[in-house]
Amino acid sequence: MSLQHLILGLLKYGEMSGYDLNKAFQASIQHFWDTEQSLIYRALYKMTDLGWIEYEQQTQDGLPNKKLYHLTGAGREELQRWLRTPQSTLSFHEAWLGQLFFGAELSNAELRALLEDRRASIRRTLEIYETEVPQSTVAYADAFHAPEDVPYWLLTLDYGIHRLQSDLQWLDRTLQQLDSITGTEAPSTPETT
Amino acid sequence: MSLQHLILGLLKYGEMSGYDLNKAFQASIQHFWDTEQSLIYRALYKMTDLGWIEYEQQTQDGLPNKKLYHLTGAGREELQRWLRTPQSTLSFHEAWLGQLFFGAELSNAELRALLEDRRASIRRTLEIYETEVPQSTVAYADAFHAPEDVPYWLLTLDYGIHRLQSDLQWLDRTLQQLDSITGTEAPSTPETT
DNA sequence: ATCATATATATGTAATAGCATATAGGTAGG
DNA sequence: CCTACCTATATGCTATTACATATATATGAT
Repeated sequence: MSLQHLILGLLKYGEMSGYDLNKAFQASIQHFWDTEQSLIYRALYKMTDLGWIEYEQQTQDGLPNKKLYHLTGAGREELQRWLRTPQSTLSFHEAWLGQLFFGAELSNAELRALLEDRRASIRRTLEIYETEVPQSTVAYADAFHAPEDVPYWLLTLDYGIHRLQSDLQWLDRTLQQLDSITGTEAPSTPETT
Repeated sequence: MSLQHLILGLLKYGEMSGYDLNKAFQASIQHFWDTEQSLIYRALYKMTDLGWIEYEQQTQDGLPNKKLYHLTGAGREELQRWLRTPQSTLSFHEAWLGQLFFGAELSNAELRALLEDRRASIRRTLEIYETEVPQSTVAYADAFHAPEDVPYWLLTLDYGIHRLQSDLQWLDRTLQQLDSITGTEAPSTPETT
């Protein structure tokens, strides 16, 4: 549903090939919506079917030919419609929480490793969000001649960073409390907040 | 992938029907992994195929017959294996961030509405997480005779609450800064409704 | 009487996602 | 010369998710 709309949004900046779109996702969208090259191409076919986009074949010498996609009127309308449609999905599907849920099956050390691995992974991602992503985002805004959109692009990144920091905070706190949770000494104290 | 493993985890507490499992998801798992009744049944067929679970048909009078599923040795092993396997997916797919990303297309008021609706929605969810969910979680732990797992169940809930609070914080801050982001002086505003 | 809700399982269809792999010429570096 | 990577598109297959709907009996409420 939304991959198609993100593509509509990018095509607003001008005609692009599937290859270009994939690059754009990697540079400035991947931090909140990761996707695959193959999904982008299939989305493009679908969107062409729907009449949201059209393409012109461009022959190149020395390089493979490419299809340059651009928005149709219907595509522009669909983008505007979607931008004003409340999105649902507060749901998250995070498998590591499932592991935590059944944490009684794991030893204290295994649980600690689970949380510490996750913490390390988040720290690596945060490092990238704070250094590389802002750069590639701004570079892409330049390439698109869309300086007025930079604040919004950075805002989604700011959200991502805020969330990662919040996760780190929770992990730090939980790791500190872990021994009392796994009951290194005394169990059975159910709590209701 | 993980829905099946969450079912394995629940069956650890004893034999259950698809109907029971669905109830259990609603009571204590939905806050971090939402699913559908139809998905649970199809997962059960798949898991039976894989040899992770088996069932006994139980005839009831007055009520529909049911299949009581229980873990096999292979199922137990698979659960233990999965619990110790690092889970990837730091990715999130949140459509509202896509709307924010292309926020230059929206008016200040529309953007504000987008963020405020989301804030209201999160507040409602938080309210449920803080009142109903702990109760149904503890009630289910009782029904499963698994008091030692309660701390872990509440831990995943604590994570959910922490995340929602972090989101609220970010939304509050961003709503305050919104005017300076959208540039209230408004230079060129192309509009097509 | 009728209507909603609870118990219980099952299927149909479509959308979305994930992952691998095929093709094929061009360029840059060792 | 060989290897690796860049440009560029495409398909196969599977898994997962979503949403709707069908069936059948029992109980409690209006």
